[in-house]
This record gives sequence, C-alpha cells and structure tokens, in this order.
Amino acid sequence: MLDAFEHLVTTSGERTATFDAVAAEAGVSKGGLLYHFPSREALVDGLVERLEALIDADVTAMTSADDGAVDYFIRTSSPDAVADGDPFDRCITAVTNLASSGRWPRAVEALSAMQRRWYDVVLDEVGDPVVARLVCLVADGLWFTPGPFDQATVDPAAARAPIGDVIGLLQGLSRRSV
Amino acid sequence: MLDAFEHLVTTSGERTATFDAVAAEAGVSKGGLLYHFPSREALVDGLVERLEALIDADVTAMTSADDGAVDYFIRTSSPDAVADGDPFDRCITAVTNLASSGRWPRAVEALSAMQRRWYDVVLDEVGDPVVARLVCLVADGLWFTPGPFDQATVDPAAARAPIGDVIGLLQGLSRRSV
DNA sequence: GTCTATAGGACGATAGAC
DNA sequence: GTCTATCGTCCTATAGAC
Repeated sequence: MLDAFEHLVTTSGERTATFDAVAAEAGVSKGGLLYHFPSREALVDGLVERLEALIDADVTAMTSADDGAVDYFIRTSSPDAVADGDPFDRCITAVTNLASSGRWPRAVEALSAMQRRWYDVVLDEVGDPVVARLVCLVADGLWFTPGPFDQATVDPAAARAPIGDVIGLLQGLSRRSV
Repeated sequence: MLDAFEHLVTTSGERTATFDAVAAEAGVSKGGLLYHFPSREALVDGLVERLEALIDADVTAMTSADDGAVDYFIRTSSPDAVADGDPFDRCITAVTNLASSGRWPRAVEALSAMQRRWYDVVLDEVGDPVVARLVCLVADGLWFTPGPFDQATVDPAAARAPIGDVIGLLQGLSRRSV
C-alpha cells in the first residue's frame, strides 16, 4: 500500500494520490486501506519512516564506496539514476513532492536531515567546507533539474556536458585543497 | 489578483490557494475574481506569462552585469535573495510549486526554458560546457536547498561555507579553462 | 464589473456488515 | 481485516441580480 502511495505521489503529484486512487493502485478497497492508515497523515508518516531507513543505508554505502564518497554521491544524484526504478530515489522524489505542499513538516525535516548527513560525509572526505558545499550544491542541482518536474525532458545524451567530467573537476578541486 | 495568487502559492502551497482564499487576499469577492480568471488554468497561465516577462528582463540584466554573468547568476540564485521580496524570485517559487503538482504542463515548460536560457548565457561567458554545466548545477542547488520547503531553516550565517567563496572557486575554473 | 447563491463533484473520514 | 455505504466538508464553476 505504501508502494502504491509512493508511486502515485511520484508520478502524478500529491493531488491525485487520493485514498480512492491509492486503494485502486494497491488492489484493495478504500476501507481496507483506511484500516492500516487511518488518516492521510499516517500515510505520509509511513513514507517518511521508509525514507529515514533508506537514508541510513545510503550513508553507509556512501562512506564505504570504492571510488570515494564524492563520486558515489554525485553519480547517485544524477537523473540517470532517477530514471531507473531505484527505491531510494523514488522515495526521495515522493517525500520531496509531499514537502513542497507545505502541509507535512515531518517530510521537510526528513529532507533537511538527509542533506545535513550528506554534507557531513562529504566534508569528512574533502576536508574543505567550501568544496564540500560546492559538491552538495552540484548534487542538489543534479537532483532537482530537470527531472522531477518533467520526466519527458530527461535527455542524458544531450549536448550538455557529461556528468563524469563534472565529477573529475570536483575531485580535482578536492585534491588541490583550495 | 495575480499578486494574491502568487503570494498564497508561494507561502502556503497550491492547495490553500483556492478561489476563496485568493479573492479574500486580493480584497475582492470570488465572483469578481472569476470574472477576470474564469478557471484555475487561467490563473496559472497568468502567472506563467508574468514569469516569462521576468525571465526576459533577468537574462538582459545577466548579460550586462558588471561583475559578469556567473557572479550575477550565482548571487541571485542564493537563498539570501529569496528571503527578500524580489518579484522574480517569488514568481519562480510560485511557478515551481505549481509545476511540482504535475497538473500544469505550461509551468513545467516555462521553467525548463528558463534554465536553457541561463545555460546559454553562462556558456557564452565561460566557454567550456563542463564549467557552464557546473555553474548551472550550483545555481540550481542553491535555489532548491533548503529554502523553498522550509523557510524557517534558511540560515545564511550558518557554519556552511559563504557563497562568495563558491563564486570565487567557479570563476577560478572559468579562467583556467579546464 | 462585481456581487450572492448554488449547482455539481471530489475528497477525507466514519459506521457497521461480513 | 476487508468490504460497502454514506456523511460532512470543501472546491471549481455557473447563473443571474444589481
């Protein structure tokens, strides 16, 4: 049922993810859904808790990544990864959509905490706060543009610079320790 | 009336920006509002057209900025500018909120076009597509995190690196022409 | 041009059978 | 635990007086 809610919020926005639609997508009836999630807030909380668990797993993977945390971080933030059906990416997109409505403070807090944790890991690797912030900004930029709004315009092979070059540039900065 | 709609969408999200609320905010009655904007789509279109006009003005200012397009671009993308009551920033935030619902294709297209135009101006200045993309990603990252979701957590004087240093770093890259 | 009144519909949530 | 049926509320949009 959470999967159905997540899917609808991700693809069509929060407005369309009504109890009726979620129940239909999950293959149950509205009453059945409301037994497990008595309110809309319960549904949101369920997704936020799922996100928090996935953040823990991602931070662990990031700190122990073979090519370093920065490489892992930037690569998993690119729209290429979003296009795939990665559960973590889908969950982030869903919670982001929920947060942007302004009605779910818990969603906002979870996303803020996620960014703080990423920043700490990156800072630990690159050492310099300026470079660490730059890396986080690039990752956020990659995440938000242009994917979530218009999945049709995601064009990995476009004339824009390949993301591998951007990573190399950032790692160069990290080594020079500006 | 458009101001009222923009303000409500920006501060409280699209859900709360009903005809009733917009009319009350604008100081007219619901019927009066509906005379000028016969449907919700008309309201959205009005805001998108306002955005397109503001984009034209911003691109012009950006190309002729004293300290260069990159400096202008990054500075006006930072949350410090968002906190102010800049009409352009407010309009972008409002249209972004509308776009994230997935119900207004015109809003999505306007934002994509905006990013393409910014990229073209930056590329024209820095020459290198990789650096140009990096600059745009940083600007997008600055824009989206963490401001729009949680205006209370905007903390310009936080321990994170000052944005001026980030700009310097990007300009260094631009000069070295990686 | 601006108002009141209301139609028509969708949504969140409850009640109670099975 | 899952279902059907339904209540109350809120929203978009229309009709028509002024």
